[in-house]
Amino acid sequence: MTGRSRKERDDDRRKQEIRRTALSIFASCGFHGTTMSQISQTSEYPLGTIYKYFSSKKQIYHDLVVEKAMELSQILLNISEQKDLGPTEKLRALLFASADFYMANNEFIRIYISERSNIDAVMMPKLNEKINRMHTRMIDLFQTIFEQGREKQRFKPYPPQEMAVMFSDIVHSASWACLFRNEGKGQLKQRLDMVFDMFTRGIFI
Amino acid sequence: MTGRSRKERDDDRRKQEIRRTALSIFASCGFHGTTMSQISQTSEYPLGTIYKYFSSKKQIYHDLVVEKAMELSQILLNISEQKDLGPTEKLRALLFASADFYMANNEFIRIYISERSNIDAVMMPKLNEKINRMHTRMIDLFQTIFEQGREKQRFKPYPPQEMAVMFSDIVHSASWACLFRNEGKGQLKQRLDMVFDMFTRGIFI
Amino acid sequence: MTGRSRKERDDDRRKQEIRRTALSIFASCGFHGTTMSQISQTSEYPLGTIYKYFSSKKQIYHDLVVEKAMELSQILLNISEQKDLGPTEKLRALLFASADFYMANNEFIRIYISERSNIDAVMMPKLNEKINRMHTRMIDLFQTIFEQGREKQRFKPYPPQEMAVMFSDIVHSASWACLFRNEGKGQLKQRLDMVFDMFTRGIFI
Amino acid sequence: MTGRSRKERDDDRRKQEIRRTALSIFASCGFHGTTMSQISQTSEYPLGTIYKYFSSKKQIYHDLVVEKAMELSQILLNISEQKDLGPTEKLRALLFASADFYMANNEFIRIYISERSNIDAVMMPKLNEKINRMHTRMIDLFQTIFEQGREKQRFKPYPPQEMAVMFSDIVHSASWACLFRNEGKGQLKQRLDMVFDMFTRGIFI
DNA sequence: AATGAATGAGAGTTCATTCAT
DNA sequence: AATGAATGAACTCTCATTCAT
Repeated sequence: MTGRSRKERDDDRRKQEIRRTALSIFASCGFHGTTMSQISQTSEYPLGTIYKYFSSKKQIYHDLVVEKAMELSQILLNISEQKDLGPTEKLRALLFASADFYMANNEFIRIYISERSNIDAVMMPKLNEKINRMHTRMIDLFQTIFEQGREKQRFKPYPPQEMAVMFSDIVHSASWACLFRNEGKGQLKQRLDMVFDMFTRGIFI
Repeated sequence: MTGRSRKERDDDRRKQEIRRTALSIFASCGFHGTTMSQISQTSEYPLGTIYKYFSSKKQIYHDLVVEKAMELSQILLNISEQKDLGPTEKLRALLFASADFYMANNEFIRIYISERSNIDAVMMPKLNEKINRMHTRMIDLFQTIFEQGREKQRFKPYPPQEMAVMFSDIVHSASWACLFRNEGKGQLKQRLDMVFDMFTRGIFI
Repeated sequence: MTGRSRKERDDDRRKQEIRRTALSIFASCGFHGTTMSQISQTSEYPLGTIYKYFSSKKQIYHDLVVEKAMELSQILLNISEQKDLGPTEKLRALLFASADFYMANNEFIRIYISERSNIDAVMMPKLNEKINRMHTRMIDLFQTIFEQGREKQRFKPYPPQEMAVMFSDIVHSASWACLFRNEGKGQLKQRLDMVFDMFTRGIFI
Repeated sequence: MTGRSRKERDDDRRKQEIRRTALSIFASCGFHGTTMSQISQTSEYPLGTIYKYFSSKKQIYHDLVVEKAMELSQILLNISEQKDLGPTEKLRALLFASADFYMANNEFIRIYISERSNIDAVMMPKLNEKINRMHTRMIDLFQTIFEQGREKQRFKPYPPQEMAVMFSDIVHSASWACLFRNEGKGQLKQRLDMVFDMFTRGIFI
């Protein structure tokens, strides 16, 4: 029992395919450097078909960014809700999961970073607001874990929010570094372990 | 005798003024949301004059980003060359100087972050390459300091480059956070002290 | 024996239904503001079916305008052929019948007026020609009556064609005025009586 | 002393030229059948120049219709304010002036009639409203004259507004008939005299 | 030399019509 | 035979750049 008709599945597959193509072009050319015609040609879907699934170029971009961001959010939320992990293990898991996600969606991270700079906020205010809200939620999630760690006397008494913000950017930083150097799986694990260690233990002797 | 004619000095002043105006518009509207006509009207320089100093819109953007990045580079380089500072003091000074610079050039940081995502690499390959090269140089500079710290047994034996990358992103992170919250001078200092502490001492008890 | 199969009757009914729906949409949105998809959805006939009956959007419009114009023509022709009416009675009957028709087909009159302006002559030359021909026939019909009236010494010796043209426009004028003011049946009769009086007796004392 | 710079005069001349070209194309192809590219090619002004003077295709159309309608309004208003004319003379003058105007602006009348059918009211609500308002004002103007005629016992006691509406449509009718038949000046005068006579004295003996 | 009006290529989007199912 | 998803030509409008003045 599929629960959905063939048509619905086809539509989803097509939408997904268009989004994927668009993501890849947006990531390398930017929003403005990408033309609908490019997306049409590369995806091999005619313009009219693309406009059947998305009401505008902005809409594709919006959809695509929000979809990926939601996916990542969900992954991180799941980890943070695991009862059997202590704060430290959770943080480590969050770092690894984020990096994995970015590696698997390497095109998305460029867009995400670009969006986080708020530079097109005027042009796509809704998307910008959404991205900022999601980022805030992610920070809140981290913050909760840092609060738990403090209560359990595992973390130093820095303000949990500051730790959360810093952690969030370190996650980005590490993932970006991995991406940029085109490193393999093994190196990734090693690097992330080290980064986590640096962050938690500091660099002073 | 200045070594430059009045004309040359005038030209430089004008170029500078145009760049400043452009920066401010680029920062709030993005590269594509900014029109040459806007720059002309806001700067009160006629279009023809702007095209006398810059060969294209991209050129202004390029110039402007490179100029600011150079300025920051120079500041950081100066600090790193101060003989009377130990590695820890240097790092602290670099963090404070960077944050100061970003606060003073708050419009630039959005563009810089956006550029660092490589998202317009196809559109402005030269700029992108330049930015990446400058970033690498900055990392190298940090790396040297971390190497000194390690030699002096001040820092743990993490690979200096990893520390440099992480430090660089923490600098951005902290500056961005300050900007985003619109904090005052006093709060800035406090936050940076704490961030530096977190980075150097880690969050584990 | 009907002379037509069930299929033929079905086809006619469907065509009629589509035309009716289309008329209503064309009248409120104009030819260009109306989409085939709108007609399909409102009429609840699939696009393919509509294209089975009509070769194009223009064709529907053409058909529809011609059909209504023919209907009106027929009504006016019937009146003009009634042997028991004198010229004056005929004119009065024509005025009332026209107004009734326009009231009953209020959507059509907008289109008819618009077509009479010849403004889409380039776009739909055949329709335009047809409408003009039908209008000419109507004028001829009126003209005959005015000729009869002149022969019987009822009307002043103005050129019958001029009277016909004027009468035709007065008919439109009166109908349009009724429509525009959204008047009821009673007011309609009253107004038409007065208009007829004005036309026949003039406004001078 | 011209009161205006050469630039201003040039701008006006150009705007006027574009309007003229547009009017001619709109009149033969209708609003939707006309493309900006056509206007550009026919007027020999590049697209960009046209968009310098008019913000959109709708705007050209709007401008053009309103300009001409205002012109006509003004002419009719001037006549109606002439102190030395009695009501009858005024009506006659109005008829002749309108016909003259329509003959001189034969392209405009098609558009005007088309607009009066309200068929694109949804698409250009502002224009439609404006046209209706101007028409109402014109009717009011006529009405005042009919009221004067009644007071002076020159006209029969029909409701002045009804006379005004009828007169207005007769003016159109006569002008249109002249245009349609491509008649010369002499024939025009003759026809208008007769039409005026028919309207004022009626056709009954 | 300085100006800013003029230019037109190229963008996003729509919808009449077709034709595979 | 009946359907309505798929198609892409053609539309309006923008703005970086040029070049006559």
